[in-house]
Amino acid sequence: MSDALQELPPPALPPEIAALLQRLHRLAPLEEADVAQVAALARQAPRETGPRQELRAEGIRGAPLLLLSGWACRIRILPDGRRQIVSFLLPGDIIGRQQPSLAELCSIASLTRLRHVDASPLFVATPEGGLARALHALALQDVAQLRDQVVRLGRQMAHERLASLLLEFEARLGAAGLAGDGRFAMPLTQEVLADALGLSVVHLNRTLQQLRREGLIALKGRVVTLRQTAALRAIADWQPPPQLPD
Amino acid sequence: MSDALQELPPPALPPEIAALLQRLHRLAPLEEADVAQVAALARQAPRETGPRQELRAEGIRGAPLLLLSGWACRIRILPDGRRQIVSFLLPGDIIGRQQPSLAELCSIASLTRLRHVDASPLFVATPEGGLARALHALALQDVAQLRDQVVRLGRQMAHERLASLLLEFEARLGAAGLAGDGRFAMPLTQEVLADALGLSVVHLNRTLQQLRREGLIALKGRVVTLRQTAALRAIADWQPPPQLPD
DNA sequence: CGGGCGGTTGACAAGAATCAATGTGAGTGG
DNA sequence: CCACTCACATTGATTCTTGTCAACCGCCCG
Repeated sequence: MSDALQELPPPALPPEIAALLQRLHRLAPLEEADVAQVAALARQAPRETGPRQELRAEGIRGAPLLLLSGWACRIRILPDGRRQIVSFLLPGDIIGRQQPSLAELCSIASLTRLRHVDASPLFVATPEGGLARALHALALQDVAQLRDQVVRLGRQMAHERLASLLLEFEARLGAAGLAGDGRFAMPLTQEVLADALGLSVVHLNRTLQQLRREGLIALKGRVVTLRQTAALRAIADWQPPPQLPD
Repeated sequence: MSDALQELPPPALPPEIAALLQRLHRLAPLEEADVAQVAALARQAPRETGPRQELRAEGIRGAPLLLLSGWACRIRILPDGRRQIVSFLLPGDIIGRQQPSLAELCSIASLTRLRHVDASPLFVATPEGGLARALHALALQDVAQLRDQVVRLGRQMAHERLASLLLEFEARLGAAGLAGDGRFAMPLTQEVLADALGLSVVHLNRTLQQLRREGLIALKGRVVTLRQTAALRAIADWQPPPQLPD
């Protein structure tokens, strides 16, 4: 990949940046200047972080990052070792957009190897542009996902929680161009899933098997296939986040 | 209350607005123009809403409101009737600041009689002022509270959840000038508390009694007294949100 | 080959839900 | 003033979902 090619926004953009552009454009129409601002991220050499690293300790702020590949999470650990994964950070997501006001009890940890670039160029002084609106909509999606997580943990059974989370993964990865037709790679151990869903590993394992036995999902290696999306949605009372068409 | 007096921001401000000013000022220093902008809210005649009303149906947007008195909540109801209260809205909070992008599965409902004014004057075109920073910090607090809720529901026992929520109430009401010394009014039925904590009413009742029996809290009428704040904090792994001093 | 991690399984315990009944207190109408 | 009602709180008995403990398997990798 030569630098010369990447000077031109539309052609020869790395797929991750192109997917981000698509996604932002669907949230709020971007103008040319906005597109250029996003495309400029492609000029950065991606940085890498190994798996199981703490990206942000509790209450530490840093520059926002655009996650190009790999999965991360916000996690909180109780004094006796219980762990709760609060939210997942997937490729195409922006990490640490909103700096923790002062002390934030959650830390951010990588679950796999990550590739990321500095996202702060997106946030420089665009009071009312399409980009600002799109980034704001992105933040609202994050909050909506948090609310879904609350409902899952508060009032749903184990199999409903799992179905709901898998549907969320499929939708989010689909928006980033990493899932289609109900299939996606999920590089998580069952322990991580359990910590996200508020279940024990053992029970999560049995719940996974239940969904498989019922033909609702399939699981080969780390690839998930949602076999009956409609049934899963009914179980989880989940619906995809609305988007502008095309 | 004559209108003439309320023209002057600093003196004769209704206590609710004064408390909001205090709270915002602690989040980010306000300048005179900011103070005036907030104080202008006092010129509105408060509107009222009865208890158990739906303020915002799912996915409907409206003007942001400043809640002067009364309690409300964001709630999601599953098809089979299970209900989860996602977050509480307390006096001094701003409701519906971030309009739901399109469809929002949560609706907002009043739990008591409410008094509120239109808060949209706060959001007019202040790109980089102290008020904008303070309002942003307020939004971050909301998200932090959502994360706490996730941890409660995902990884804490019933008595830990309850302790955590009561501590949050005390802190938030304290910031609004409605709690001091661990005492505050909590106009909620046990059913509402149960729906917030992901518990059954029966179990919540027993959990309340457990905390009372252990001398950690007291409950007379609808007034809660936190008798051993330190112990409660240890149980709930809860700590107050950091603020600028004074 | 050994070791460890992740996944799977069974037996059992425990937290929490459900069902059902009773208590209590504030209104309300006769 | 007193039954009556209604909403809310409380209690006991029982069921069920989920957690815990422990063992075992399969597999990758040094």
